[in-house]
Amino acid sequence: MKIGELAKIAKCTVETIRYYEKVGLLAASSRDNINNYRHYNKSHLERLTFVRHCRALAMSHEEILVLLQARNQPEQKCDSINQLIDDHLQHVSVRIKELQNLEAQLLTLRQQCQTPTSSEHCGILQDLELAIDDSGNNTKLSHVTGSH
Amino acid sequence: MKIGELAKIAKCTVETIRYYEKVGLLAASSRDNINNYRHYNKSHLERLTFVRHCRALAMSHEEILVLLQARNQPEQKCDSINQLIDDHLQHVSVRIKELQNLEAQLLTLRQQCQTPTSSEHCGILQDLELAIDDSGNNTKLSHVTGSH
DNA sequence: TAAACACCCTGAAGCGGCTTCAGGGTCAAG
DNA sequence: CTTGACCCTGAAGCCGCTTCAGGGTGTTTA
Repeated sequence: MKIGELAKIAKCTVETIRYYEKVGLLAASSRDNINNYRHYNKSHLERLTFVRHCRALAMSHEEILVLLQARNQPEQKCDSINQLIDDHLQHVSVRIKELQNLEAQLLTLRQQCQTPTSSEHCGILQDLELAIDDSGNNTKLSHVTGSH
Repeated sequence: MKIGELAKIAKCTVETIRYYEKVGLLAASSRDNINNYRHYNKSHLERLTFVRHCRALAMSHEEILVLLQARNQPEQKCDSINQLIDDHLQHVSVRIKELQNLEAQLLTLRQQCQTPTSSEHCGILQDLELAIDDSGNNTKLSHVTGSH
């Protein structure tokens, strides 16, 4: 099948597929001799599905490469896979907690201005001027990212 | 004060300050005639604190610019500020829900392999091969991002 | 048969919010 | 006069794509 068809089945864009090939998440496909179009088969689809599935779980390319490698070495033990998923779960739950903190702070902030007034006296702006004392808590958000 | 001192007080790096100046979150400071070093005063510090505070709340530069503008027009009504915070809160809570979904899926996945075996029979890898049927739910993560 | 349109190709640049690097200049202390 | 802490600039790198510029191919329709 051609790239457009693969993209449709895998529910991603043609560009994403070409990108995955470039960065090695997908093996380079065979090419049509005449027009140089890429041609894919079932195993490409399976691998792409695997990758997309991992991405839907917010795994990084690095993490996915580890899983792909494990997939290619069926005789090995799968402890490392479990470890990877556990670590990833850890990332996600840390991120959730951070965002919940953020949400609480934002709610507090929002309550500083219940009755809209002039910016000059807006409690929100006033609050943002002052540093909240989270001394040492150098609020860096961790690495499970999102896209728009 | 010089940039290093400002960075220390504002708890960010020197590079971040220079970057903020470049993208317009911070006004360009005055410079020392002799050595071209940047020189900051209290109002720079206040503005930087404001910006860092907004960033700690995961606001985008675009959002922060809106707030900075409001800060500079004290006579205007602050409805737009409230709206911005409300919208931002909305982003954050959407993101939290997405991540909680993710967490649930990862937990389910993790349970496919309670007793480590060979990769060949690892339930996790097997599950990742199959597309979870979230038909149409084209799991894109929304835009409140995090860093490492 | 030609034009229109859908699909394919490549390489480079853009996104956000920084961080890092390369390659320098400045300044105070010993 | 050298060491080391600080300052400067501009460009590139990070991630996971998306978008753009500029073109070729292949099928359908007027």
